[in-house]
Amino acid sequence: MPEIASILDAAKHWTAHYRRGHLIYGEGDLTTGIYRVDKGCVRLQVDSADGDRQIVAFLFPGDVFGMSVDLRTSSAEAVSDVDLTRYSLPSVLELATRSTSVLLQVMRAADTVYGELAHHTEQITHLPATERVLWFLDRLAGREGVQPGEPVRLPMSRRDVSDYLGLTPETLSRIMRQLQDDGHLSAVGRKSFTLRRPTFRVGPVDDPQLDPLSLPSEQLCA
Amino acid sequence: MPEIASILDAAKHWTAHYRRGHLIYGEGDLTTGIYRVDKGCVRLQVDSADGDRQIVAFLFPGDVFGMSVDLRTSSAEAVSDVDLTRYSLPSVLELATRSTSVLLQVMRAADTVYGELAHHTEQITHLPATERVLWFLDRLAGREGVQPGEPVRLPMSRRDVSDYLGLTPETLSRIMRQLQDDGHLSAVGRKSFTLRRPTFRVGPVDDPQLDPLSLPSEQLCA
DNA sequence: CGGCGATTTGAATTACATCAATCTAGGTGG
DNA sequence: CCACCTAGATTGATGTAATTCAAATCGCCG
Repeated sequence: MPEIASILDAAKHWTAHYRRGHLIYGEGDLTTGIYRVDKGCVRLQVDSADGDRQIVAFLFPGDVFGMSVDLRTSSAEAVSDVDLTRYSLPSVLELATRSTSVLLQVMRAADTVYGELAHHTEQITHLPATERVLWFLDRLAGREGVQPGEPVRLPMSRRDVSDYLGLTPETLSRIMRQLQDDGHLSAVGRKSFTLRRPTFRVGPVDDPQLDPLSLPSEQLCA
Repeated sequence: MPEIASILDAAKHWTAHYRRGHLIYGEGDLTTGIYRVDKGCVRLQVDSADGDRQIVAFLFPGDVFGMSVDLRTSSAEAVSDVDLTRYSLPSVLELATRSTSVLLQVMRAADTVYGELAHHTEQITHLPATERVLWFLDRLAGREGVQPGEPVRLPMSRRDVSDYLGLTPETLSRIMRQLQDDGHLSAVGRKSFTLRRPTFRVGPVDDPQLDPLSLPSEQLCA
């Protein structure tokens, strides 16, 4: 989302660098700024007491994240070495009260990540492992704007991917082997792959309308 | 979140009523307003092509939802007959550019739902079925401010609960029976239950000794 | 070149889903 | 008011996808 970035640049900001694996902020930390990825990859995650980890989002160049107000509701870590732009929260807020477009962009960004997480959750609870992996790779390829046949780079570890998809690394490994054997996928080293099939599949869309019986009633108040 | 509601009341608003099971808005609809629940229960969900449904949130009186900007990223439906207050989006936006507290509240609300979904996702991908159910019931009881021993009402159907927890209705049914047999839970009719053990524990996590099945005292975290 | 974490492979296990058959509640009409 | 009627809920039997445990292998970085 380059637009939001350029608009946000009117707020106080500076660059920040994090090395692979390092914490950008932790859940519960006080929020003092929001970020944009300039280079590299960032993961948003929730860690449970018993060591399990759920990655809720991967962020790439152009993505804005960290739009909390007081306390962070998830952690952010650097998947690779990353370059970030860090915007002062007070400055952004102040800007938003003067510019409707800034306000809109911030709200839009917040809603976008929510919608993406909602769909992510839907996918990993209802899709079998193979389709989850395909869905992930497909989306990654689509996001990078890769042409079919072109190799896509996976900046994150297998463990990251499995923690994103709700699978064990073992299962993920088996699935990827299977996908290669079936010709859906061909690996280029360990960190790149080529999707045989077209990016973004167009499944048959059903109509899950339930019961359109009566209409809601509304009345003006106050 | 009653505070946000009272502040939002400065924006143009109406009351709206929906009957059990009816659509409040659908994914992809144009956003024209945001809502607060006054009475009843609302579910936010995403439906997949093959008829599967993932409920991403249940909303109760006081909760504000629908903070999208252009297109809705999920659907909202009435779990029970509901009374809502509907705030005009343009009016809220206009208000936010004049009042920092409104802006803060809207952003805070958006971040809260995000954080909750992130944790919800974490729970349903890492917790076994029994603990998922316990987690849900416990949170529901906590939210309703029910004292231990007091019965809690489940406003939603079993199917709703199973679609929220990523289980089949059959599994949910078996789990709930098991919980009753084990004395963790006692049902009062089909729509109410009493939690034997303490509702809600936000206490600091002790040590890595976690085997919830061995002892009567469960560790349930939010 | 050696060491060690990350990944892959293999075998056994299991938790949950699926399929199919009741059962129950609560809404409807007689 | 009560007896149906039906969708939702429960129960049972069986299947299986994914996990778990364990071991071998890869590949990166010193």
